[in-house]
Amino acid sequence: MVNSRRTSLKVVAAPAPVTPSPAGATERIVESITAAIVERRLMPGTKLSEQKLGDIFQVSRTLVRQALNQLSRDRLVTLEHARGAFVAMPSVEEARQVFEVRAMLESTLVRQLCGRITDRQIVDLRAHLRTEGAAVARSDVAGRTRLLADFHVVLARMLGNEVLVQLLEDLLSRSSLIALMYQSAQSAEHSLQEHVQIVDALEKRDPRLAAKLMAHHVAAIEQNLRLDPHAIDLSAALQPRNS
Amino acid sequence: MVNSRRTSLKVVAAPAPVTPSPAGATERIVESITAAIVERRLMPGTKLSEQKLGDIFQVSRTLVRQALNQLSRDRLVTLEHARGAFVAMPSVEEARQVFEVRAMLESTLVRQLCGRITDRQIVDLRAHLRTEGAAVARSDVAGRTRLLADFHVVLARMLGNEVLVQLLEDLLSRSSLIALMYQSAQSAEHSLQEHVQIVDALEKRDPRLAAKLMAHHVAAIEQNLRLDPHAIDLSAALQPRNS
DNA sequence: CCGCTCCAAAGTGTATACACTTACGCGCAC
DNA sequence: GTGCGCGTAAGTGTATACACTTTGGAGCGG
Repeated sequence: MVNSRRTSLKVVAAPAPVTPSPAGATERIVESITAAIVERRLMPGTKLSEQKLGDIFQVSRTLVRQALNQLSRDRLVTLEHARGAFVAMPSVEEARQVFEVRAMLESTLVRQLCGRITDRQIVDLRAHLRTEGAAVARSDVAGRTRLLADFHVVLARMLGNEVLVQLLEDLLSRSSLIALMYQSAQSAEHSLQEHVQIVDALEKRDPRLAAKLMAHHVAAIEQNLRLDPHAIDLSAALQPRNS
Repeated sequence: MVNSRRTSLKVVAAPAPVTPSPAGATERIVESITAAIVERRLMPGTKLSEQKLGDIFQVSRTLVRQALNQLSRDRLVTLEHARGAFVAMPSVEEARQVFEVRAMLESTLVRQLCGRITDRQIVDLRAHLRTEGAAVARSDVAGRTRLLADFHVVLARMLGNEVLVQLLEDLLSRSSLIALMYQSAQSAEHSLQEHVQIVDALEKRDPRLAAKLMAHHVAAIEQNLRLDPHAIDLSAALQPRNS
């Protein structure tokens, strides 16, 4: 940050655009796999072979391993010693906990946001809701999944807290994976309606109502999953390991 | 390793205790460095040379790099491209955000805990407070720092939510680093008193009071730091990069 | 026919080698 | 004497090599 270089002139640093590709090679792999999981192109339990990924991304196993390590910390993949990396299969208990934390964080988030939100931000939220509605209307599954999750990130970003944003992004990625595993009737329209109600509460600057609605919204998402004890093993058993 | 090729017995899986060392080699390095940072044996801005760490831990750069990558995701170290890894120097803004998230999470935490906490857990908390008090009394700086942070983790664990526990552990590590950078008069006794008050509120099962006390407690920790704009550059400038 | 044992292929875990970037010091011009 | 430029050393970024674990199947015995 503090560029206290003592070169009086002579701009040494080449104006590299933004370290084009060699620097972000690992990050590119992480984002590709993350997107693939969130967009349901990779099923839970799928084995992620280092060599195959290396061939796909045209890099060596070294970078693939770095990427898998990062994904492991995001809890999107599970590393089994000397056996390999697999797309994670969150347990029912983990799913419950993720949504509990989300409810804690996000209800407080909107409560605090009521005191700081600007009219301009309300307008932006309305615009976002319209985008969500469009994706839902045209049955764009991948798009609406992303946008419905984005809504929550947008709220966090409006608090101006990057730490919170990144925390929430992690939780939302995990939520996507959980939804993928235990999904039943994912009523996107219902989620959208609740988003509208939340924005309404924000516009009215009603902290209690906004927090309550958000808590219910997160709970509703969780309730829509098939987290019944017997359904678990079934779902898990039907996703052994296909590559 | 022992080549137990011709095992006449049926012992299929060797009952290795807990994968003694080869498996957790990277993790061991991560925890060592984390402990070193939290215990103030590594100052912010210190360069972490891969070769030096490799020599110290008797492993190759490969494992050191894995460890540094993990630490980077925990925001405890900063990776600068082609320049190396350094103990992170959280900005004032980041510090503010970390404490804001902590306040959000932890006040809700104790509020919810009031409804579920058992008498036995109250007893355990009292015991923890006594341990904290002992460390404070004998001026055990490293010990009291760890125990004062542990208190918050213990509360999270009582909710039975591992996801929350790990989230909070990350935030507390970052808080330790922040405290190390911007520390002024670290009044451990004051923190201890507030911990006692929080446990009192929990014992009374008063959600509002507990949440309020926790919010104030986290705010108090933040207030005790020197986060004044002018002090920053001074503090940062005085920690250039020493190895 | 079913089971166990053992071996080979595949894949991961770690170390090492090589390419490239950065940083520092020496020399040279002014 | 001061400041710029270049060469060399140090260190990171990536790829490759090697050792060990796991796993599937062939062969053998019951």
